[in-house]
Amino acid sequence: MRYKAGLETRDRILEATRRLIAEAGLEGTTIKAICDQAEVLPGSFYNLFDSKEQAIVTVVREAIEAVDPDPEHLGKDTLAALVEAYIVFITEQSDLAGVYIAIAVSGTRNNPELRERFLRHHERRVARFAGAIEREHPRVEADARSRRAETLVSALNGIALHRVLDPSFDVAGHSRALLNGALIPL
Amino acid sequence: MRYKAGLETRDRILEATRRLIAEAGLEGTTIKAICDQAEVLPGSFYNLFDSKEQAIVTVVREAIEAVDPDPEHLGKDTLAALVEAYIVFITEQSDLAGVYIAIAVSGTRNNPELRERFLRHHERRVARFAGAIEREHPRVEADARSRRAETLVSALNGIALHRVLDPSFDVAGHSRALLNGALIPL
DNA sequence: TTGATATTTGAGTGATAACTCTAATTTGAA
DNA sequence: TTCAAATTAGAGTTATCACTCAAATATCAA
Repeated sequence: MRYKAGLETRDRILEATRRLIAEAGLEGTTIKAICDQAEVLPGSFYNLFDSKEQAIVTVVREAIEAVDPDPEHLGKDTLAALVEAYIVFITEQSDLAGVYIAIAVSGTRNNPELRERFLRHHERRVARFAGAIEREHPRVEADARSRRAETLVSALNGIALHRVLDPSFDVAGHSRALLNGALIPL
Repeated sequence: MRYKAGLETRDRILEATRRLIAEAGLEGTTIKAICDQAEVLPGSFYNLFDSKEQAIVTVVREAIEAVDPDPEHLGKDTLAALVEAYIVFITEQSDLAGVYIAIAVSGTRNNPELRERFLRHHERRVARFAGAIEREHPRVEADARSRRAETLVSALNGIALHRVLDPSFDVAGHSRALLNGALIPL
């Protein structure tokens, strides 16, 4: 992969893989489907990737990184900014968001490496949320911060999950609602 | 399927299907895997089911029904009771819960019938939650009730989703936290 | 322009998917 | 006990899966 043509082919393959996982799930992501979508023959695919797995892992890594953007800002986020970043991710990078959810559910079951990667990511993510809570509410105990962060991150993922089923689902509204206490006892 | 033997075989097949979808996802749920698990040969499987699809849909229907138990109690639930019922479902019927989440994400993408079924179920479920809110807080507007119910149901699904990844996840605690306002601005 | 190497072509491999079929066996109502 | 029908056995079919390979072609540094 030292010529321009190879890089372009690689990009087309990854784009196709992204789209396919998001739209058809891991089940529907076959070599044939990827190659058709990318307008590439199997030989070219295997010239650039060792296996289907490798292409999938590459895309999954992208997705995981995209969920937590702006890493140099770590340690300075507000909770609201983290939720807004998540809303942007879900609504504006919907292919990667689809990959993220597909992997969270089905991808980690038969693939220990993917599972580990995802769980590590989740922990980092919860810690980042907990950090924001700490900065905004320093008097809350560390335990409570973590638990609250964990509840929030899981709940946000639930909202993303529902968008997979119903693309018209108001991700932004429901996400902000969570943050703004829409679930407080009335 | 008029002899006892046939009924027992059918049960074993459905149990195997349930376990497989929950543990290995739809991808891992092959005829061979089902037959091995159920100790049945393909000929027997196809004597009792028209297709693999049929066995899966049967199990999915079970799962969807199990999420909303006690239907004759509809119209009398409290929000807390609905959340507790959901906690019981996730923690005590974990195979069906696994089926539920697997289908919510991957099952509905290539199967319009399953998708419709799931979305109808989701609507009923949101309406049931909204009904409970109405009874407990009659002065909240209908719109707000629905939105709140929708946020809550999605958030609860997010918690269930995370349990698929991490079986030690405290589903009960986080679910109750949602209900009790753990996410209110501090 | 040359030529070593990257890339593409596309038929082909073995494994496994869902599913079928016929013959053998088991069941239980009469 | 009999026997028609239900069930099981298990090899076989067709399609598709991930992946390979040798030959043809395109690329770009020198």
